[in-house]
Amino acid sequence: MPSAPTEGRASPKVIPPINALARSPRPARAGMAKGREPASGSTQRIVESITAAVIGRRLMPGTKLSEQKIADIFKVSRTLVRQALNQLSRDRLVVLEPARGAFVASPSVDEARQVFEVRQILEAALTRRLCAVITDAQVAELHRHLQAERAAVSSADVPGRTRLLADFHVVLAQMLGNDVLAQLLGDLLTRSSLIALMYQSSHSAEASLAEHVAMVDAFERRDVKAAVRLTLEHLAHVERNLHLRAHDTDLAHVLNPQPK
Amino acid sequence: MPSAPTEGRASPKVIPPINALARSPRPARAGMAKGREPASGSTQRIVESITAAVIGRRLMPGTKLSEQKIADIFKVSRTLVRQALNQLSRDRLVVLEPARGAFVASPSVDEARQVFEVRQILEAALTRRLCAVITDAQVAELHRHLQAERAAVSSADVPGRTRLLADFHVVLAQMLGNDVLAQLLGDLLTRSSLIALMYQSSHSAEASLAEHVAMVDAFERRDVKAAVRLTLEHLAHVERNLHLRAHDTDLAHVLNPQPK
DNA sequence: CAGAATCAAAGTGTATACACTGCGTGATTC
DNA sequence: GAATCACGCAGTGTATACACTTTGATTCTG
Repeated sequence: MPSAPTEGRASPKVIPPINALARSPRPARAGMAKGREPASGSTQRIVESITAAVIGRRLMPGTKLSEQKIADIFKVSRTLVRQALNQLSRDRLVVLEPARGAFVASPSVDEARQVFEVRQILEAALTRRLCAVITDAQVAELHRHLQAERAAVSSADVPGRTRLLADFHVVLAQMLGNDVLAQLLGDLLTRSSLIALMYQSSHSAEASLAEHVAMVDAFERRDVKAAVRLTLEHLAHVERNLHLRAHDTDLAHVLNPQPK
Repeated sequence: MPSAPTEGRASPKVIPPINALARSPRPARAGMAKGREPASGSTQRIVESITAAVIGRRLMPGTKLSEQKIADIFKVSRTLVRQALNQLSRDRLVVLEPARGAFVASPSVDEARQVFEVRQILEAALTRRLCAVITDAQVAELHRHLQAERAAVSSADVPGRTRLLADFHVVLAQMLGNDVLAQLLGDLLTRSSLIALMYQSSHSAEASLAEHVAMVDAFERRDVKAAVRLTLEHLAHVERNLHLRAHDTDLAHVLNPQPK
């Protein structure tokens, strides 16, 4: 198997020590892990490719994901593609319609609101707890992450900066040392990315970056109240800048363009 | 049948036969009415059976889940079994070791603590928010749920009462109208059940029920502070009554005391 | 006799084949 | 001529077949 373990993810520019997402494919047993992960590595590759394509706006919501086509593209059988689609459906990035096929998910307005509500809950608590235990070294790491974000925001690499801006939140979770929380938040952030592109978020990357900077500042001062407030404000800003209106899925509205 | 009567192999530990889950307590009933997901119903049936078997203590952590045996039991091919095992692995109820097979998960002490920490975060916020919007009808529904819990606690139906006691928390989430939160909490509760049985929870069902009653009381009085306090105390009690120490059946962690 | 290499059995990982369902197209009937 | 039914195509759902990895036992060697 010539499957490259380094994965052909295109990140030609800054490659910070930040991990991609809080998604370890395998906890890795003791010892024997030595750059070898042929098992389900192909499936994982497909999952990550489709995920990247979705949040990179190359696959729009509603797009049909034909098993055979994907299988041909990745040069594998439908078996692995089905595994990948099942996994993606579990992550709510894809919806599986019985006997009809897989489609890129189209999160409803309600779902969007719910995702952000849960993020508010989790991230407020995360900020509160992290502020009490964060070390100077971790603050320094956050500064490095902000530096990477600045570089990404300057560039025109939209998918890259989206991912990096989202990673900021996952990094916070990982600093708390709670992998369960980090995983949960990672999933929610992926869904948030899909929601953001679907509802044409107008929240600029610069604004997000500025708010991240303010948050790190609060962390550095160990100002719990300010950190929590900034966290909630940041999420509120992001959500408010979504155009949370009934989307094209409202058939009556689309087919009846004339106002009542 | 000529191949391996299962007893012939080395069985170092007490491993209950997989046949225990041959009969599922609930053979595919709900869900059909809505006509929502008749497809992959077989896979879902397997998932639910194994889930019920795990939290029902018929399948202990570390038990190997052989694909072919499960396939024979459910009279399906390995394909569907693999789908089910994949799904269960995403729910962290089973772990998939590459080229070795699937095993019932053995949550570590750290993972247990993390799960409970996230539950504290989510459920405290849930209680706080629900207290502000709960209706009298919903309070009445909670009372009905408590009644069902009382009946279950009285009976000797351990799996049933475990499920019902956990359902209490999911019902709260559903009352908030946030399906995303409800789903997340549901997953965490399933993991909590596995953790509870693995670490020999000594928290009696009666105590949980009593604490649920107190919580509903606070909800009825719309006493936010008391409700949140009771929620956190409830979770703390449950966690404190776990025997969170390295388990004997745990993997080489005992033999490899050095972390990392 | 102990230890290491080898081989066979069992089981997982992937691919392929087959069956069935939904959907579009075209022919038949009223 | 329009509606309905029949048929065929495309694609998913499931089963089976095959290859490779792991593992336990046997045998060969020091």
